[in-house]
Amino acid sequence: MARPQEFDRNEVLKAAMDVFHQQGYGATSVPDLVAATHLQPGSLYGAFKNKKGILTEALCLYADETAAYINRIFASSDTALGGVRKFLLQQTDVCKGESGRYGCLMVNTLLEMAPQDEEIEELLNKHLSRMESRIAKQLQLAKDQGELATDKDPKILAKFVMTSMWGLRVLGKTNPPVAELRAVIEQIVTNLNGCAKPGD
Amino acid sequence: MARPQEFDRNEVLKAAMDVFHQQGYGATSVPDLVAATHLQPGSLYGAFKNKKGILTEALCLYADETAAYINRIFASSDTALGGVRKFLLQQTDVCKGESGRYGCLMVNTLLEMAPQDEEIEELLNKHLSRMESRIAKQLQLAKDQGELATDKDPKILAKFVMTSMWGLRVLGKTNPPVAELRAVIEQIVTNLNGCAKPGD
DNA sequence: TAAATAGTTGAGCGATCGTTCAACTAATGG
DNA sequence: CCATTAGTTGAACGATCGCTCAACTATTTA
Repeated sequence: MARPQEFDRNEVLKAAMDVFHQQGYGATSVPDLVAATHLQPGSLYGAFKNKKGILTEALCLYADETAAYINRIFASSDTALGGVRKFLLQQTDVCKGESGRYGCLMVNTLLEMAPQDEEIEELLNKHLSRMESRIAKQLQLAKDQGELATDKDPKILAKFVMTSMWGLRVLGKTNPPVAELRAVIEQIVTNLNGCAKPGD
Repeated sequence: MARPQEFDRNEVLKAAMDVFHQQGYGATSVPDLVAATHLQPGSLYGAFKNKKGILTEALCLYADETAAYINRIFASSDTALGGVRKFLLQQTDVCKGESGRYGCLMVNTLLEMAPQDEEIEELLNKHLSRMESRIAKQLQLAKDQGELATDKDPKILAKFVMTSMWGLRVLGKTNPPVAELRAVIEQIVTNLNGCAKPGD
C-alpha cells in the first residue's frame, strides 16, 4: 500500500463543491481549490485527474445530498401528495437569503457548461432525471392511493415540479423578499392541489 | 470628427451577444469576440472600454429584443389574459431545439455572474424586473377588464409567470422532447386559467 | 533495515488570458 | 495641402491559467 493519503476524500470534495457552488466552474481557479481543500496541486491532480474531474465528483456529491434531502422530506410526510407539496413549500427556505443567491449547483453548472461540454451535460441530465424519477415515483404513489385525479400523469407532473423548482432557484438568485418567494410558491402549490382528487 | 468608425455598432453588438449567448461570458475569450465581430482588440476596447463593457451593452440589446417580442405578442392578442397565455404557449418554440439549448442570455449570465459581480447583477435585475412589470401591467389590464378573478394579485401572478418561464428555459437546456415541453407548459397555463374569472 | 511503493510538496512550465499602445490610416478644418 | 483629430491595426505585455514533475517523505514488504 505504501504511504496512505493524508486527507479525507469526502471532506476535500465538500470543500471543492462549496467553491464551485459559490463561484461557478470557470470562475474557480486551481489556486482557489488549493486554498479551499488545503491540498497542493499535485495531490489534487493525483486524486482527481484534473479540474473537471473534481467538478464531476463534486456534482455527484451534490446530487447525492439532494436525493437524500428529498427522501427525508417524502419520508416525513403523512401522505404521498403531501410530500411533494412539502418539498415545494420547503423551497422557500432553500431559495431565500444568502444561500439562495448561490442557486442550485446542478442548474448553475448546466447553464454554464451545456451544450459546450457534452460530458458534464450528460452527467447532469443523468442526475436531474434521477431526481425527477424520484418525484414521479412519489406522485405515482399518490395516484395509487387515490390522492391524485385519475386523468393526471405523474411523469408530466414530476416534470412540472422540476421546472417549477428550477424557476424558483433562478428567482432565488434575484434576492427576492421572502414574502414574494412564498407567494409564488403558493401559486405553484395551488396548481398541484388542482391536480388532487376532487373532494380531498 | 476626423476618421469615422468603419463598423455598425449594432451589428457588432449582435455578433458579440450571440457568442456570449452560446458560450457564456467566462468561456468567451477576447479572440473569440475579435473573430465574431471582425474588429481588432484595439477597436473593440476603443468602442466598449473592456470585455465587461461589451457584455453590458449586449445584455441591453438582448433585453430590448425580448421586450419588443413580448409587446408584439401582447399586441397581437384578442384579450389581455390571452396575451399572457400566448406568451407562455410560445415558450414551446423558444425553448425547443438547438436554440433552446442556449437558454436565456439573461438567466445564463445571472447564474454565472451573480452574486459575485454586483454590477452585472444589478443590471440584470433591472432588465428582468422591467420585463416582469410589463407582464404585471398586462395582467392588471386583464383584471380591469374582468378577465381575472378579483382576489388575484397581478404582481404576484407576473412573478409566477417569470418564474415559470425561467424554469422552462432551464428545461430547454436539457434538450427535452417537444411533447414534454408542451405538456409542462400546458400544466402552467392551466394554473393561469385557474386564475381567470369563473365562467369565462 | 534496505528496497519498493505511494503520497506530498511547490516551483515552474507552456498556453492563454484581458488589455495596451506605437505605428499607421483616413477623414476634417484652416 | 498640411496640421489635427479620430479610428484601425496587430504585436506584445504582464498576469494568470491549468497542469506537471523532480525532490522529498512516509509507509509497507522482504
